[in-house]
Amino acid sequence: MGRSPCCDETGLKKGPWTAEEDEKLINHIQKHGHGSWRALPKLAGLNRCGKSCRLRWTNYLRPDIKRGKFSPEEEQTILNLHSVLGNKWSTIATHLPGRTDNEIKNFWNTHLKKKLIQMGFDPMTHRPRTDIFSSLPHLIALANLKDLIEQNSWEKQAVRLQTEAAQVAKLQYLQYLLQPPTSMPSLSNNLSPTIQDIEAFNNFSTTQLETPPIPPSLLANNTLQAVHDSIVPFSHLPDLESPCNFHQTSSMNKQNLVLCSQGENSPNSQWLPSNLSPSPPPIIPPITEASITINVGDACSTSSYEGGPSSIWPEILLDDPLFHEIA
DNA sequence: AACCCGGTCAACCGCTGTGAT
DNA sequence: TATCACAGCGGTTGACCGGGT
Repeated sequence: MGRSPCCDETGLKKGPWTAEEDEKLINHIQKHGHGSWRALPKLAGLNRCGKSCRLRWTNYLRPDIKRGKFSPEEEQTILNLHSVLGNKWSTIATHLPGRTDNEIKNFWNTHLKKKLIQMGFDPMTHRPRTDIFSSLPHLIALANLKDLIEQNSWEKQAVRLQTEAAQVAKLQYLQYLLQPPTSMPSLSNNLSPTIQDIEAFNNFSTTQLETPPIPPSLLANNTLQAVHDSIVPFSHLPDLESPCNFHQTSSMNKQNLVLCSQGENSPNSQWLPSNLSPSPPPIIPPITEASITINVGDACSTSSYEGGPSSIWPEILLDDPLFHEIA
């Protein structure tokens, strides 16, 4: 049996506080401290419950409260802390002097959460949403791609697919930015995209086919492990010394896509949903062992290319822990 | 001018954790 | 150990406001 709420008592005022009530509360706390919140209203001459008084004081009247817009630094702090702590608003508030948990919670719900969702991130996990392809209208069109491929020319489809690939690459770029280090990260390691990242994302035109540059850290280690769960923009493949390795991209992790290439190092490579391909798509030139790749976490790739020996898959990929996790 | 709609945020509600008895 | 009182937390609500039609 729970206790009855303190505000159940009849006659106690609810709703917005008046200036007069604020003044009474401030005066009382400045003179006597808040003491027992339950006892405070009577002592202060307020017709409110203690809980309402405490909330009014801690969320609004406290002298050390900072009001006004959140700075980019505060915004970044909230993003970082939320990626680690989740909805622990009071804990997050302890890292933002002058900000209340209520204020941070409101800011999250009205700004940051929406921003992440619009970018295709799960606001709870801070990772790309696994249902991204059903949630983004422009990618819903992929569901009808098979019919379109049968009806239209390859050239038209190539344009469409490359556009989709550009969209995907954008998402992947941010996915890369989200990747935490394998060791337990410190908060300064940017568990979430930075404000600059978000701005860069927004500035990256959805129509251009060129993908963002590969981060130098990845270029320095062009192995599968190095690009694991990262972005390997297709347009950069020809520029790499060992492009084969980068064909083994795992960047479409868990999104049920198979990366197909028209030929080794081909800059005209395309993205295709694996569910369109019970066998290699007929409209695509024969896929060589060197150019085919299965994305880490792709749950259905094995059957997508039935008849294809699993040995064509890069050994390193099969050894990937994440692959085994899905398999 | 009137209405609608979405965003914002202060305030409330219900639950949990904790300390006292 | 069980119970109670209280503070605090997080989710939700609803009043208010500004922009659009």
